[in-house]
Amino acid sequence: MAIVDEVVEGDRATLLAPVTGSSGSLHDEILAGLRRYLIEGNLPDGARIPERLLCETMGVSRTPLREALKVLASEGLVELLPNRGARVRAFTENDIRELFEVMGGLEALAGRLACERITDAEIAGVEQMHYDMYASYMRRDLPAYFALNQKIHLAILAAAGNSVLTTTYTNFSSRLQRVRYNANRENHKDRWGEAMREHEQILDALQRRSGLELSDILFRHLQNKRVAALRYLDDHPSEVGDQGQPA
Amino acid sequence: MAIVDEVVEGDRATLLAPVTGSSGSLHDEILAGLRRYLIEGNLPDGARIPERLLCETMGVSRTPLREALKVLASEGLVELLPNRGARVRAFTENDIRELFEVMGGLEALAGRLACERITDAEIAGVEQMHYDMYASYMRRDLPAYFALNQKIHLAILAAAGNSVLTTTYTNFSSRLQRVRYNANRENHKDRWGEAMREHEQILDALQRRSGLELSDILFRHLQNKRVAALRYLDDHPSEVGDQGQPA
DNA sequence: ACCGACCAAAATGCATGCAAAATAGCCTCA
DNA sequence: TGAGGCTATTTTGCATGCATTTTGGTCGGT
Repeated sequence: MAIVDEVVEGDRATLLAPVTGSSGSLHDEILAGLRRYLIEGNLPDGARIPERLLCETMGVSRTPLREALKVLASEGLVELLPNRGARVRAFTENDIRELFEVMGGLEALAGRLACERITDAEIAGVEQMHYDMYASYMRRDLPAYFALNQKIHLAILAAAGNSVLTTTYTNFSSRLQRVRYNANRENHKDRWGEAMREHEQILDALQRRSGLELSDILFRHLQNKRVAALRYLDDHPSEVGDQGQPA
Repeated sequence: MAIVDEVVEGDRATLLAPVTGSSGSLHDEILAGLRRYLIEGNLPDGARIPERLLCETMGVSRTPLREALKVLASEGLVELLPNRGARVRAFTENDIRELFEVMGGLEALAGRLACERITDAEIAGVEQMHYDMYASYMRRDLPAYFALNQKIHLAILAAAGNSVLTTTYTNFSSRLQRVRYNANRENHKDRWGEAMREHEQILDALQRRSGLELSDILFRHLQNKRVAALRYLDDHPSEVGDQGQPA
């Protein structure tokens, strides 16, 4: 029942480490630690987060912890019920749709800006990653494929040269990460060939620096990911948690 | 020197009201009040925000106030220097460019989604606002023009049917509001005819429900606004505050 | 046995207190 | 006169304490 006992997947689960106190303010360390802990999906949707327990686990007092919770609430990772404490935010299907749509809009923007600013060397880098990713695809090496996939998207994001965009994108990406961890693995296989073809188009538009095209492809790419993710959630309704009221 | 004395424009300035205590948590009221106060541009860029003073002004203790400041920092409205308190965040020209770019991306997304979901009745509403706005343009009634302009953009945003998008857009819009308050007024006159023509295209694409076109027009519309705003800031460098270190 | 009221235990919201860091003022000295 | 260092004051960061609200459990009534 305690937070540290909720660890489910042994492998990726990282304990909610006590704050080191080595550097920076307590508030920042708590914020970063809690955020990482939540993003990694160590707590099921809707789980209560009692202050007292967290205080003991992290070895700090309630004041900085409460500050961190307010920030996490404003980031959309937890929700605060008045006089009733913090809960892990549970995303509905509609929330997930909205998040994917916004992520798609941000990727589209990144693609558009990247086409205006990317250097030939950076394009060459993306090409290299793309071919490596294709090789992973042919090898059916899903983990390598995922890693390169993410690197490509991040490279486009970086080439856009907009730190506000990067921050915002990362923020939304975090919210989806808990869903993605579960949805990506199995599900993507159905869509793998399709996704690979979309990435061919992404590279092509980027090479021609066609911002409008790249923008549109990236947006549709994300929408397809959304459909895949939601289909997975429908088939495996338990995995994201949401152990709401048991019948 | 005190915050309540920094009120500059008499007209739009709203005093930082003491918290009523009528409803909701102190934290939320403080957060909303401070945010509004900052958005309205009542404090110059870079101004220090001493906790003690704010506490006395709003009649609360430091704990909920500090919570609100952390949230405002995560929203990008203030910046917190370790052990040195909170300052009103000063936006560089690069920050403003990035904000306009992201806003443009979000508007483009809103346009795209709106084209998929908007009803005929909603389109009719936008048409009406558009013609009213055109009338304001012909009358050279700038305030009415601005009000309708904003209503149109908000109507498209609402028609997109994505609350995450709405929240995010509103957040960025807040950050720019301080800049916009100053930049819009005079500067827009140069661009007025051009902006009006862009709005003709916006309405046209919306009527044809051409998501790609609307998306592109809205993005360029925002980029043109950015150029105009930055040009204004170059000509009137003092108005946004930034009374950093006096030479 | 089920439902609601009542009471104890715990949790939240906020205020206050204390130590550490930063700032400002002052004095000394070149 | 101006620069540098020392001290007093202020300010921040965090911990703790208290009042209020919620929660869990028990008891009495139907």
